[in-house]
Amino acid sequence: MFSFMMITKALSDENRVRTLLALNRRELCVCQIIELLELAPSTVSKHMSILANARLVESRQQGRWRYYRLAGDEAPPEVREAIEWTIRTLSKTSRIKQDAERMNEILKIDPEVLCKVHSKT
Amino acid sequence: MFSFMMITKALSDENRVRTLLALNRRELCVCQIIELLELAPSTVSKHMSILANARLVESRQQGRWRYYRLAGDEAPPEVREAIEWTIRTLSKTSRIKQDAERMNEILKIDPEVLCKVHSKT
DNA sequence: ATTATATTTCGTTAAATGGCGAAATAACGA
DNA sequence: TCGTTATTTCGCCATTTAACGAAATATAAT
Repeated sequence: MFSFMMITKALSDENRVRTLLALNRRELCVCQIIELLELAPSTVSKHMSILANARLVESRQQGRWRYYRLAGDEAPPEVREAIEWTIRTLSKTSRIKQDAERMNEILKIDPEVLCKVHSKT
Repeated sequence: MFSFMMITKALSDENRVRTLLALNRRELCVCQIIELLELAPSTVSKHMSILANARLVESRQQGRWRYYRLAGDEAPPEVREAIEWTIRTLSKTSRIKQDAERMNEILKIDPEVLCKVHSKT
């Protein structure tokens, strides 16, 4: 029950759900997620830790960057099922398609450049 | 996206999730749900309207009583999938089994009696 | 070593949420 | 009709949550 509630609470925020969809089929570094959501780095970091505590995402650190990805097949079934339900339900919606287009633009930018922008403002 | 968020917000409260599980395979009248959750009638009513707005439950009025049930097959697929995921994930958990036992006792009580208890206290 | 950079942690604030009781509403029974 | 009863609506309070900026931490580059 506890872990189920962690999942539903994690999914009850729109920005976190958008992030999950953005992670569909690819890893993203935190600064790319910041750019997508247009939120403060500290806010995005909090969101990512909520998703990670629910086990919906995993991460790896590479140098100064941390990359997040969706939980893999080794995750508990309720987690996998939640991810699949979320993607199945939302991937065709206009909001998520918009995000996907914007993410295509973001992916063209060198992450190095992207990060610097955030620290300046 | 909006209706998806309605569902995840509805599922992000433990009392609402317990209610969904209690509704598995049977209708319940509001006073029976009040008895299960041990919350004020007004609180339970609010919870039920959140579940109903998310389309996770439907209701019918019979005399002074309102009966709630899980959404049927005519509900949108994301709703059915959410319900199935929830039941599949939680029906074996100790909390929900406890609730099921308690519900067996509650079902033995005449709803007439049950309701009066709530108005008195 | 020192500086720059990426992310997280902490403290604060505003808004949302869950709880209650009182009052309103709706339906039954005398 | 009038009172009783089941549920909902409303207003209030306490708690939680999402947001931010500042400070802390960790890593890379000079």
